[in-house]
Amino acid sequence: MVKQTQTMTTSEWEIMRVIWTLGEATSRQVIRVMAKKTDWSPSTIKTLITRLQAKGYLTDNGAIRDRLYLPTVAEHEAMTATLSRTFHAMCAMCVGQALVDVLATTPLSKHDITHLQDTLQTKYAQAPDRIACDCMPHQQEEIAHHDK
Amino acid sequence: MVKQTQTMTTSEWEIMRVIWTLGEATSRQVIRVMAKKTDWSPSTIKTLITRLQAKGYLTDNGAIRDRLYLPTVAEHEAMTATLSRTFHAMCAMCVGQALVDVLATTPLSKHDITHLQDTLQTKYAQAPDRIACDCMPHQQEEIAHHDK
DNA sequence: GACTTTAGTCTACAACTGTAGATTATAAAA
DNA sequence: TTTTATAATCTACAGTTGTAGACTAAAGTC
Repeated sequence: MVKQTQTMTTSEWEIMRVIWTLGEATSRQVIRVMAKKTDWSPSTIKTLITRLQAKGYLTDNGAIRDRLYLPTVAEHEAMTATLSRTFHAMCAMCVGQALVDVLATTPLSKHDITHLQDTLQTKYAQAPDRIACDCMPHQQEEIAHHDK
Repeated sequence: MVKQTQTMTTSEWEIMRVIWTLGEATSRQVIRVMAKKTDWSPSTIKTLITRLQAKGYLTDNGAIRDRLYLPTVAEHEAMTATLSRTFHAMCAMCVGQALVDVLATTPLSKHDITHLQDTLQTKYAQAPDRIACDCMPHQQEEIAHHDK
């Protein structure tokens, strides 16, 4: 089983969120924080930290004990990477509509909304009238999809 | 290892895209289509179909042979469900900015953009000035995140 | 009816994930 | 210095996923 690009699992992602927020953290700190949200054992958290290091998402300050773990990727980078992958895996033709639905229930600040509006407005001029379905190799099959 | 909600894996998702597009399909059809995009063996595709059935994402018309497989969930439902899960796993405070970045490179039609704009405009009135970071249990920790 | 094709089912297996106990080593306390 | 607490490492194990060969059973062909 040849695994392509390493990705963070959902559990690993939760650990990263804590470390991203703190900037750097010891395993003890992560364990302390996670204890409030989950019932994971300290061992589980240490395992996840080790795996995150193996995957290259964390480094450490080299201390033998009370070691500090640091992210090698910014949270923001990781988020856009994940979202891009997610969108790319989906039917290009349907992404827009799905986004409409999801945005409706996603909490966004006025600031976020303004930025999104700016982005959309900028895109509008160059935007095509329709995006082709890319679910199947052939172009004409996209029509079938459309007719669904 | 107690698995929560069943989810589609990326490989399974690719199979579903074909079947969603065709509306219903025999394994042979799926194999034929996938042969153009991947080098998966017919066996692999049959395994994936079986797993999708086990997970409840596909049913079939009961035929002994040349059986037709049908989605039990609309593509659109599956997409919004996946996107919701993805967003919920991420820092609520950062989602807006990440979306700005990703939308910039996501192909959208004029129609999509208009709809998104409508949605955003509707949200604006009730939108808060800021979304709190939900990476850690305590409220004050969100400040640390903000200061990053 | 024997033969060929191929759809569907079974079995397989390694890597990845979720989850965590056992062991080792280091620093702090007594 | 012996003891104690606990980081860090090792080992473990079942369920999931990627990937596919082997086997069984229909359906069509000669």
